[in-house]
Amino acid sequence: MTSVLVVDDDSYLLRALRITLQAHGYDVATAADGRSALLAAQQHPPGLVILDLGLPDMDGAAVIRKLRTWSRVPVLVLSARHGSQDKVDALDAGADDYLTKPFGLEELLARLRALLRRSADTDQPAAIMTDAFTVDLGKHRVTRDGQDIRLTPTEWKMLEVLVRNPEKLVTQQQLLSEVWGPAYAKETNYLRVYMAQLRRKLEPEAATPRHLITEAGIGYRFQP
Amino acid sequence: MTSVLVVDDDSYLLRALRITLQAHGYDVATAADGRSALLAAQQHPPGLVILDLGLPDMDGAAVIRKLRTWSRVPVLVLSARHGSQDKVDALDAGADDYLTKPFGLEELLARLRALLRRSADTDQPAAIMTDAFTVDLGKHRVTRDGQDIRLTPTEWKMLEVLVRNPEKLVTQQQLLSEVWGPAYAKETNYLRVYMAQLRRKLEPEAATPRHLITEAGIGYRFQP
DNA sequence: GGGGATCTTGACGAATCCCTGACGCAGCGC
DNA sequence: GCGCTGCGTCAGGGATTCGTCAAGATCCCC
Repeated sequence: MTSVLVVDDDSYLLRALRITLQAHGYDVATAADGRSALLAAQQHPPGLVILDLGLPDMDGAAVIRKLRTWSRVPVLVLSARHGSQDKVDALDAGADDYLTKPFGLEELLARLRALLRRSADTDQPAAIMTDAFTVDLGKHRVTRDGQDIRLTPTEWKMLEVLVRNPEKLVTQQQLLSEVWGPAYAKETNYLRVYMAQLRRKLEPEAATPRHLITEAGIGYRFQP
Repeated sequence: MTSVLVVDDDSYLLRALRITLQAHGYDVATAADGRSALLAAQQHPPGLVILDLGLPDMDGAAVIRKLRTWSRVPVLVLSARHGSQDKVDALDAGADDYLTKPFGLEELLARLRALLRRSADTDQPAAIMTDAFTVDLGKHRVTRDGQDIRLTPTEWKMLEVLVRNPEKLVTQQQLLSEVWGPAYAKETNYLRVYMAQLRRKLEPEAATPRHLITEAGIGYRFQP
């Protein structure tokens, strides 16, 4: 879920944006002035910032410049001012888009999607690490001591399901139906065979697994 | 010098934009309809596209979608229409910004700078190098030991898809649908044939590839 | 229309992977 | 102690998949 930081001193607009954005599946944080906005962005780095220029404590462009000293998060500026110079200032300070009030919510959402699409190119999907091996879901790759580990398609699928649910218990039925299909829900044999292969390839001591843990009678669990 | 492709059927506006952009140090190419715009973008890939929606031959959103099938160049849309739906359509088709006429030149230039600044982050270096060969995506050229390597169109497309996703695993379906089209998702034969040709032309030892790596049962990976 | 490059298609060993059954072991209830 | 269940291990046969080659089919430029 993408997190959006909305910065505006108009509490009414703030609430309206929060509701709309949450309804569209975004995770929303808010701030009412420049100082708290910068603080919030630092403590919980958002995936995107919506920034009103008319803040009580700081100039909008100054907020952007401050933010840009350490973050490249996409910034969409809102403003009541139509003046061309305001737009130029904000954009050159580091903003990515500029929308003048009043604006349509549909347009705001579309511009948001465009910005996020762009930034998704650079954002690396985080790799999950343990002290023994690293799983990079984006690159579809597993490394151990810097060395690539060759996994067969089935091994990978199984590892993927487990890694996507870190620390959570994945039932045997869930694993079987996600890897082999719903029709194989009874073939718990498969799990034992492939789990053993995974452990041989990934665990330092396959006999005493520390990251690929079996919960007897129920399923398996991935421990980062 | 950044090159900008301006697409507009209004020859007056086209000339005005050309003069303004050139005065600001951009290298300008122009096109008057969708078909020639796509052709121009393919033959001389620009660093940015300014696209008027009101083209005589194609729907604007369609032009963007076509372009997006093989290019991620930033697209700034111009339009006389203020309707929110037009903006949403264009942005969701893959545009990065939308400006309604009449617009201030200063604002256009500022938005242009913002887009170029953003794309500078993602732009891959013009040439991707390995210790065996070099791929220049912009110039559409592959060299090895300083010598140009002749690739057939299909070979190039396949190499391009792989090189655009360095280190990432590209699935067979992804490769097939990007090179041959979605209807060919089953023809894994093609991949084997062309991958062999690529390796013969690019790998020092085609028998033990180090840069064009196959992941059995899943796909292929380019290793810089 | 001719000739060359390029793209499809089929076939073949070789390598790899998936499934299967058998066996031993540990934990548990009786 | 004994049977039962669930788990880990192993090895081999059958099925896929891969790399390779070569023969048409097709396209395109002259």
